[in-house]
Amino acid sequence: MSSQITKAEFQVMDVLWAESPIAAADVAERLAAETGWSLKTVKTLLSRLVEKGAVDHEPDGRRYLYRPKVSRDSYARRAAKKLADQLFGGRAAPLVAHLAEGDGLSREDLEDLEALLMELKRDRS
Amino acid sequence: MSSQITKAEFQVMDVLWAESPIAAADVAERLAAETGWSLKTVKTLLSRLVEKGAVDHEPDGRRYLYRPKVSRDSYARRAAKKLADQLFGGRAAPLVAHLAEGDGLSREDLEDLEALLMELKRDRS
DNA sequence: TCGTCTTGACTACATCTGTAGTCTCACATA
DNA sequence: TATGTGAGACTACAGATGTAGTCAAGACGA
Repeated sequence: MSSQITKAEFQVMDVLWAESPIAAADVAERLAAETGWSLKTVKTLLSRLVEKGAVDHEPDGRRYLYRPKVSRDSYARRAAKKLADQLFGGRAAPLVAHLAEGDGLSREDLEDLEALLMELKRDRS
Repeated sequence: MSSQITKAEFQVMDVLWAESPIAAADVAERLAAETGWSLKTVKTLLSRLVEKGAVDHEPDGRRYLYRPKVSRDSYARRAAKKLADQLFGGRAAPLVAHLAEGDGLSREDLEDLEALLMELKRDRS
């Protein structure tokens, strides 16, 4: 159901996706260098994520351990689809084309894409 | 230098990208069916877009005509790059892979992508 | 046992967004 | 000439978001 995950919340999710279950204090520690957020801020964001149903928390003594309920993959898939829908009428090719024009694609990317395409064609045929 | 364009503002931009220069009343008319927004709402959104530097306005009698300053293409490119950076470490292949998994790619998409890849490889070599 | 530390719960507050409303003024018109 | 109309300017206001602060209670060392 999920109201949108915001930018700040996403950074918290990224920590949870890397390591979980994890306590609020540890999340804050992981984010401190990058964001400068206080523990309070991180706790607020975690609470909001729990409210939104994106994160679960289980008691561990007198604190909570947090764990993502949404996988990074499924979040990524939804986000990619949304972008493609909004900007390119749902078509992936123009999206890739745009990445390419902006020098967003390395030679390695191209090779990966080629391999991926062959695989997809095999699967669909 | 562009604070972000929001969802509502994006819908206004989409009208400007389709037709410009255009007066506020005409933008509102194009959006009315889809959104139900009042003229007031559309004018507010246009003003905010002007403030944000995403749209220019030139006087036309005692009204303004609005025109996008950012092209749809460059906006799309930035958005695609941002998504790729944020979710896939800047790599395009996983992004496409995710679209594919979610049934976001039709056979036609695959063919387009293949053609695009060949073109890109030629250009880079 | 007593302060201290840490934790979650609740509260705060400025800004941004979505969605309008009011004010003022030039112009057309009676 | 008085007035209604439509345009932009300015204002409003609730909900979301970013970023904390305060409070009460359990754990724990002195």
